[in-house]
Amino acid sequence: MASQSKENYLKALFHLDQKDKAISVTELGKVMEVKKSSVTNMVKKLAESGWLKYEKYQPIRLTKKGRKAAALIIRKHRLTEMFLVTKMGFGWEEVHDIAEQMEHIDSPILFDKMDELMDSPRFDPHGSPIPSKDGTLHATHFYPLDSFKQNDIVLLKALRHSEHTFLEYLNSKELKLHEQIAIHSIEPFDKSMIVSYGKHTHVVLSATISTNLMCEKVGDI
Amino acid sequence: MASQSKENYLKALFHLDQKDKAISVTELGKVMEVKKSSVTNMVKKLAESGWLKYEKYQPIRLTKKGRKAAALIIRKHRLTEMFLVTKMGFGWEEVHDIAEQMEHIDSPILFDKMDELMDSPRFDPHGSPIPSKDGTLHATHFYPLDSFKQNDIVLLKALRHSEHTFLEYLNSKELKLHEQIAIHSIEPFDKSMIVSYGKHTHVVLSATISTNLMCEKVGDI
DNA sequence: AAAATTTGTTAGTTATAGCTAACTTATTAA
DNA sequence: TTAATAAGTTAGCTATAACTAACAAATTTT
Ligand SMILES: [Mn+2]
Ligand SMILES: [Mn+2]
Ligand SMILES: [Mn+2]
Ligand SMILES: [Mn+2]
Repeated sequence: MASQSKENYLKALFHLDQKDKAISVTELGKVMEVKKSSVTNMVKKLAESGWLKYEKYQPIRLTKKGRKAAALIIRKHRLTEMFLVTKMGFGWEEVHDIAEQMEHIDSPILFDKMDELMDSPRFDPHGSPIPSKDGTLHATHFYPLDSFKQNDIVLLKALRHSEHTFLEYLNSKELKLHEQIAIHSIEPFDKSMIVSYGKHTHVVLSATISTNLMCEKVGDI
Repeated sequence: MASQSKENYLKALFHLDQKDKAISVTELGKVMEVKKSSVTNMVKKLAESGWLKYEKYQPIRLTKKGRKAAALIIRKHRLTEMFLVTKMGFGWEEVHDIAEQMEHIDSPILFDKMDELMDSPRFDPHGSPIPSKDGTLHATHFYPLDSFKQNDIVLLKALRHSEHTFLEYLNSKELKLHEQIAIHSIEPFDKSMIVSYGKHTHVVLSATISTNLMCEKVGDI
């Protein structure tokens, strides 16, 4: 495959691509934390190798080949995260930084073995879907908690992002994936919610939190 | 730590250092599979960072700091190999190439966790000692099978090298680590041996093989 | 429509890590 | 002890991947 840096660009491009709006040099530069000139340079090289299409001043478009390559890197990342949590006993807040490095390891047998030992998991520890071996990423249909109504009962299925501090916060609240959450009320002023889940009753969740909790409705109170 | 390339140089230097003769630019170049000029260049940089001492035309000498850093990389390599074999079900012939990449992963918690899950193993799957967390490498006292005599009974404790083809050969002979080997006779002409071990009786081992099987005497026939 | 701002490109620089070719120093053989 | 060979260094080149500074194109505001 490509270099570590190119692989990280492909991954970033894949994520921007999912947001189905045109991918700009500026945006890619922000995600990659490099200057725009560096992006222009790299994008030219990636285009030469057929990972994407690029014309001066035009949006960047991933090719089929580029999308598949990116999905397979993300597969390695997410399989690793799941392996670290389910087979090695790491917390979900510890695994991203390790996976960020492991995703560049070139060893089909390593990731095939992880997949086998876990019986082909479909989601990573943060609820993100794991692309299949052919590079297909199944779409999920989860919605942010703040899009549901009073008296809805939902399951927490995924997190919109998985920053360390956010995961630590959820740990402190003992809020885990697949937990059932009942929405008692929504404060109209600041959109904060009063919810119950597990052993916790009538907990307040700010809108900042609830907007990052991706859920699925399963019933009413 | 240093770059991946620098880490590989340190590892190579550590191995050459074990052979307690002066380390030359030429030799290091051979091990690293780079030209001598590339070595001179890199050695200058490593010296600047204090990993080794270097003066023009003089042998290269690792510093204490360099030796410790190298040992800790080797620790990561060998812990990984052992983890892959004992916890993931890989064969001892499959793990070196993966460990060669994993040894560069910067994550103390990952390797601490492996260590913990395996109860601090002292040897890797090929019988090489695993340096301790403080960078100490315990010396082993194993000798090649061809240095023992007729009627000696020995244990196979380590391999001198672990090339894929050699390991496959041992697999085909069902010869495993910690196996008890009885030496029935030694052919004076080519130093080949007739030995028994496990379910196998009176197997012929060429000198090429026996010189790479590191053993420890445990008795007589 | 002109001005201001944002977006994107180009040119030139740096660091890393390799290479070849030419040269120098050290060692070994004649 | 000279000549040949081996070992090691230097200078200059390449590729990757970042950077800054200057500029050009596109878009937005006035
Ligand atoms: Mn992650
Ligand atoms: Mn990465
Ligand atoms: Mn190894
Ligand atoms: Mn390595």
